[in-house]
Amino acid sequence: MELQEAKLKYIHTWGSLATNWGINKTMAQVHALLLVSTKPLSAEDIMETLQISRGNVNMNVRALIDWGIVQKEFVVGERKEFFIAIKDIWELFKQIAKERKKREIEPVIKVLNELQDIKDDSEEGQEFKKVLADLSKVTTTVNNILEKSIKADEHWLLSNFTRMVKK
Amino acid sequence: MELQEAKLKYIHTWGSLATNWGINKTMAQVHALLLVSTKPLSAEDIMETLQISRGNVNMNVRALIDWGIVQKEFVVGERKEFFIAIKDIWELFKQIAKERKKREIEPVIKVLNELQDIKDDSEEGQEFKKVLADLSKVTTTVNNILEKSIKADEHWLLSNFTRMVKK
DNA sequence: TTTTATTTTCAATAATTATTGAAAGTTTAG
DNA sequence: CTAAACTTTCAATAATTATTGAAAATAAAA
Repeated sequence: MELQEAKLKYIHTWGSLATNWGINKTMAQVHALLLVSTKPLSAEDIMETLQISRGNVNMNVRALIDWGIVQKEFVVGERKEFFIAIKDIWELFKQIAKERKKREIEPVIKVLNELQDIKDDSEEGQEFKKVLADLSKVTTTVNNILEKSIKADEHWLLSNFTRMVKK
Repeated sequence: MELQEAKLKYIHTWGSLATNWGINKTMAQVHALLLVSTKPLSAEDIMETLQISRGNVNMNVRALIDWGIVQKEFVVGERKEFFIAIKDIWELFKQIAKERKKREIEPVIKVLNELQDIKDDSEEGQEFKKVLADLSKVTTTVNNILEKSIKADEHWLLSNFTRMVKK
C-alpha cells in the first residue's frame, strides 16, 4: 500500500469508527489527520484535505484542544495558527481517559449518590437501594482504575496490566 | 425522596447521560426501567411508563436483548411477552464490556493491522508506522484487559484492581 | 490610525438518527 | 380451519445533530 493512500484510509476509517461510539466523525478525522501529519497544519490545510468548511474546522479543532489532545503551534514567519496533535500515544490514551472519566463516569457517580437517600424500607425500596449500591460499586471501581491509569506512567501500568492479564 | 420519584429520576437521568456517550436515550431508559422493576414488564407497561410507541419499545427491547442485558420472560397465564433485565450488576458490566469490545475495539485492531504493511522506508513512512504500532499496542492492551474482565469473576477482578489501585 | 489577514460566531440548512403508527406477519385459541 | 391476540416491520415524519458560509470580531501590519 502507498503511504499517502494508507494515511487517507486511516483518516477515513477512523472517522467512521468514531460514529459507532458517539464521537463526531469530522472531529475524529481532524484528529487522525493531525496525528499522522509530520508538520503542523493550518485551518486551510485541514479544510482542503478533508473538504470541509472553515467553520467546521474551527469548531472541531477547538473541541480537540478542549479534550487536551491537540495544541496550537506557532510557525516562524507565518501569521496564521497551526495545529499539532499529541504524538505520544500513551499520553493520548491518558488524556482521553481523563476526559471520559470527567464527562461520563463522574456524572453517573454524582446521580447515584443523590439517589441513595430514599426513606423507604419496603422490600421494593430495599431492592432499589441494592441496585443503586451495586451500580455505585462497579462505577467507582472503574473510576479508580481510570484515575490510577491517568497518573501512572506507561511502563508501570502496562507491566501491571500485562501481569494481571497473563495470570 | 419518594421511592417512585427516585426510580423515575433514575430512569430519566440515565437516559440523558446515555446521549452524552452515544447511546440512544430511549434504549437507556427502557433498560433502566427494567432494571429497577421488581416484576417482568410487557411492551404495554413500557409504552405507558415511558410514553413511547409500540414500535419504539419493540426496537429498543430487541436491541437490549442483542446486547445480552435483557431477556424474555414467560409469565403463566399470559400470552404476551414479558421482559426482565439482568439484575446482577457485575454480569451487566461484563456483558457490556464484551459487546463494546466486539463493536468498538476489535474493528480498530483489524484496521490497524490492515494498515501495517506499507512498503515505504522514508522517514515519513517510518513515523506513520510508529504511530500505527503505538496505537496497536495501547488498543491491544485495553482489549486484553476487557477480555480478562469478561472471563473473570467479580471477586477475582475487584480484588485485583483494588490491589493495583491502592499501590 | 487604517487596512488587511485571520479567527470566531451563529442563523440557516443539510444530514443523520429516532420515533410513530398502521399494515403485514406470526402465533395461539377456539 | 378462522378469529383474535400479539409482535414486527418500515415508510413517513419528527427530532436531533452537524455543517456551511458569510458577517462580526479580533489581531497584526502598514
